[in-house]
Amino acid sequence: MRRLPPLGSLRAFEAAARLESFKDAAAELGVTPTAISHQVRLLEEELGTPLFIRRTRKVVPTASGLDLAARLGSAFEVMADAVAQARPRPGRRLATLSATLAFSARLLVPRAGRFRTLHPGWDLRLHASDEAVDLIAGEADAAIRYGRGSYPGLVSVPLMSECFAPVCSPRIAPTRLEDLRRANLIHFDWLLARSHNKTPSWSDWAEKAGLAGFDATAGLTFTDENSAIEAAVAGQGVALLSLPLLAPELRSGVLIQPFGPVIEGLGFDFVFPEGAENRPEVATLRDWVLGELGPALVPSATPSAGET
Amino acid sequence: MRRLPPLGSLRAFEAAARLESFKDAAAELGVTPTAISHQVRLLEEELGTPLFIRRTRKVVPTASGLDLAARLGSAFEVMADAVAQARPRPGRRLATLSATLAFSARLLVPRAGRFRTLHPGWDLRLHASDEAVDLIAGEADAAIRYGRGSYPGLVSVPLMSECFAPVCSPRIAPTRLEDLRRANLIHFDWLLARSHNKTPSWSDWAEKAGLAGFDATAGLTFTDENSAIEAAVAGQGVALLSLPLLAPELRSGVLIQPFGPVIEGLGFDFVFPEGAENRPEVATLRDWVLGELGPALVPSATPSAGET
DNA sequence: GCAATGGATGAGATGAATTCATCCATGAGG
DNA sequence: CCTCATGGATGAATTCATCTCATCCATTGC
Repeated sequence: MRRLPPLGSLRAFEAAARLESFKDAAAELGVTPTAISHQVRLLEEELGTPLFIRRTRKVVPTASGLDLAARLGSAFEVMADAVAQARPRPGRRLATLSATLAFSARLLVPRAGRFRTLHPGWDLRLHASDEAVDLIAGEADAAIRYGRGSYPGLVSVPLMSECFAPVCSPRIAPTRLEDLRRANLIHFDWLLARSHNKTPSWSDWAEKAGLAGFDATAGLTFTDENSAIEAAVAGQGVALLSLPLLAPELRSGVLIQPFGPVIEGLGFDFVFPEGAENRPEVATLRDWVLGELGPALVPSATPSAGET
Repeated sequence: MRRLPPLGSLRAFEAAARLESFKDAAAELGVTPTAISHQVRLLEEELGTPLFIRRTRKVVPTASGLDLAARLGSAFEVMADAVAQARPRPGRRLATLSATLAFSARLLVPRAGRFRTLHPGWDLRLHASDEAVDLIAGEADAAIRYGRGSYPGLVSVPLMSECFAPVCSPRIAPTRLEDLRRANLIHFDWLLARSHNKTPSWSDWAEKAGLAGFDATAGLTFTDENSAIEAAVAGQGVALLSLPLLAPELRSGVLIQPFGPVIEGLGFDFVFPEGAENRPEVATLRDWVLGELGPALVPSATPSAGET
């Protein structure tokens, strides 16, 4: 548990240190200078160290005080921003969409600009987390889920199907299947991140590819999909990754899919609570997401080089 | 001025959201669950938006609540760290040294490890700021100042003299003085950062080098010395920079000094308040700084390549 | 169906934070 | 050199925000 001095004394101190004046700090906080003086003394006693050198007509922070004030200042800054964000802005509506970290970073963030033009007057909050939020409880208005497409209590609209294939930087591209035996493999620990859904591993893939005696264990392992992607782009090895999520990289050529086979995964669905179909938040998000990522709008899986 | 809800309600809310339970939050903060309930309600009214969906036996944050709680959580984290830092640790002593951003980053931080071995039991605080602190008031125990070496009320011990010369990445090294006419110049806006001391500019240098009709205005300008150094390392051009501060880069060869002349600057001094010579903080810092950076311990200015 | 759990609510108690009245030190102005 | 104005310190009094208490309610597990 966190041990903190009275918060009021921290705020009083921060203002006093920033303004180098109890009087001004008092004005800023709307109290009398006496209050600041008491609060600062309280904090100094609590911490057991002086925070100010008292000089006539002004007050100078000590080394510790200077440091503390700077850090507290940024903490209050963060708080003020957070609170301002949480406070509903009149005339603006907010829609919250939840998705996994990778999906959000890869497919939603790059399209967020379109949301603004599509729905002026609306603000978009992307809640990127690999833990599923409780849509029925209202933790978000809608979400993008990976799975079989049936979620109790939720309506799901299919978006795209997931598929996995080997990808790597063109700089290190193996040209034949056999080359893979000597390649560095990049593993993404799917299981951890996406709960119970089955994970396509390199051994699954080797089996499908008919590669006998393939050592599918060596290499780098990541628990964060974005890191695995970055490693692949950096030429650290060959990764077995989601093709839909890599559309931009495959299109620009920083990653290529040297050969098959492709493993079919489950699907991505746009989901929202039953009975919420007419809520404006849901309609707005649905509009945007289906318009941007609906079926056939994301390049499907076709090998970009090589045989088989 | 920052407008914030009562801080207590923010803390209560953050704990409740993190633990998804008013009861647990109450236990963490050492109050009754009722208190949390009241504080959260207060905050919700103040913000004008619900932060929790109340369900039986637990309480689930809304989308806004989730977001707010995460931000508040990190703000409290920062505060707790700051306070823990400010609280004097028994048996440990703290010495605070102030220096400019660039001096600190270039010459002090890399040598901070030695401080620990030299003075076990002491903690070092480096206060890096381009604004001079008030040593007499006690804002720091000692400082490193750039100037003529005489500071009223302070004792100064000369450390090294400053000098400036053209430096650049070996990849783009001009070999003759004349090449400089076509080179990209990197300017560092000394005046802004180091108060009233005179600034060695490219035109000062051109004059000393006897380059007539030299256009000393083109190029990149930085107000932060470290950025200027980074730009030079990145091969963005030729910079007129401090040689003592670039000792590591010059030694490793990522930067070279293609030719002279060298402009002599003022000096760096280790300074502390008069009468403080026997304070243990001052003695400790003096010991370290003079041992590491005393005269002749930093490579002096010698061209590393090329002619005059 | 009943007890246990966890939260909501309103009134009242408590004590932390603010103010008031006063004092002190310094520096500016005459 | 004296006086005044400024800004902070201090302790007692007071206010008001926060907490607790007593009670109630809804849900869930047995």
